[in-house]
Amino acid sequence: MSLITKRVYGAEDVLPKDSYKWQFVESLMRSEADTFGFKEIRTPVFEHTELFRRGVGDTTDVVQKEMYTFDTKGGTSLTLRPEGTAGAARALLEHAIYNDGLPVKVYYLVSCYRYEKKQANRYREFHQFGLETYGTASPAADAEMICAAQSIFDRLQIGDKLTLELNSIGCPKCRAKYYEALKEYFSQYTSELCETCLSRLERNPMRILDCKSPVCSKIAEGAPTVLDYICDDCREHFEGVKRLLDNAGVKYVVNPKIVRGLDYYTRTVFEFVTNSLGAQGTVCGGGRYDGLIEELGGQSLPSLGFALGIERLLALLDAEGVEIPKPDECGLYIAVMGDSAQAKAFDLLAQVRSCSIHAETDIVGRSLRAQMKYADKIGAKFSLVLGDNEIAENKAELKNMETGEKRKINLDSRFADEFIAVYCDESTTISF
RNA sequence: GUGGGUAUAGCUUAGUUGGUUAAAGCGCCAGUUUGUGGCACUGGAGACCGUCGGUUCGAAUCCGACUAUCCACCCCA
Repeated sequence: MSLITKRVYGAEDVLPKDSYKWQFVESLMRSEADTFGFKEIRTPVFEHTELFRRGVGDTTDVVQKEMYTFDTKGGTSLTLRPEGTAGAARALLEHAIYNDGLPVKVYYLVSCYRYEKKQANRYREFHQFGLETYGTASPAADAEMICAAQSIFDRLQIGDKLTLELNSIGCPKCRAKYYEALKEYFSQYTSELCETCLSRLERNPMRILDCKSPVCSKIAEGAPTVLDYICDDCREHFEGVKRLLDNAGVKYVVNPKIVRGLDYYTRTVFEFVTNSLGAQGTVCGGGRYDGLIEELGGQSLPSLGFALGIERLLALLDAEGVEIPKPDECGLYIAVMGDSAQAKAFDLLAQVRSCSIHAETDIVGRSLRAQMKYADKIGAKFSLVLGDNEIAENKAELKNMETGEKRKINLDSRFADEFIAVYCDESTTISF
């Protein structure tokens, strides 16, 4: 296949037959964010490269090898956003949104870009929905964040198909102590650990906990747990989050091995995971990042958020057999014979469409029979044949395509009213 | 970046030990006499058999390389 008819590696098209699924989950997530008091923020796809280096973290894989970075003609280094938080945080600082009153609660729905090998449910261009809360250190904010995510999954009927895994990785102070303990522990096994884990030993020993190699994970089983090392403040915070989730009836499992790959996380981290999506089981991930705003040059502003992968969410809905309601099919198809009929059809359609009903006529120039076949194919609920006779009489036969029943209908200004009366009476619409 | 699988029409596939114009189903388009869809029937469009090279009288079929794609490692949503 030639280059110009081939999409770029790792990018996906959303085809007309599927776009309603995206629209459905997008609008559901927006409305859920609204009910929790989050307002949308839209930021550019690209940012100064330095923002991500500082925000996401220089040592992360995302920054080190997955960014789409390029120079402008003026020589500025820009990067396509690999995630949504950094841009939102930048806008918060640039516009001093925190002066509008705390907390600041925003949501975003964006495309993100990471230069990775493509895999099932992992793409180079992917879409994230995320929530962010800035300016509160209270466990209540953590609980609200998690409840919002849970609520979205519940509304999509997959709330019980995902496992919420929860952990606290502490603040920088207690984490330093934990790192020391981990290094000490894993140093005993340097001859057995895999190559990548050996390199992780110095840089980020927590990652070893996450290694899928049987040898490493066996060794990791005996490793010290974060929760034994976090300080009293962090422990109290974590207990507070759990208490609130218990009260709210949100189920979770504490998994001390959850390690998030972005440097900005502190204290609470969580993931909603499934095992029905192959290797990429994390549908939603997030946590607290109390140091992020300060890292970007602002005042200290404790914050938190999560991001939800839309491709993965849709894949999960599909895997779990959740049916997304299809958009309304054609309500009325007008078959036409001749030029004056076509002109008349345009008038009638305008009346019906002004009532937000999907209505169509022939724009191909097909025979009557072919027009009827087409009406059937697109699932038209009613059809109408318009020819010289109908125009002369100013009346036509409205046909119910399901039952085949016909009834006379006026073609004057009463048309839309009469049609809608019949339409509402005879057609059934399914609601989710 | 490292492995493994796969590559025939828009989709799903058939193609016998290498042998003439590469099949089928679905889908698409048109038609089955004069103004009415679903069913059925008829016809049509649509494939340089992923690409390049090699073996051979002859390659969709055998060999090699490349490319694409899928899955996994890694990473993460």
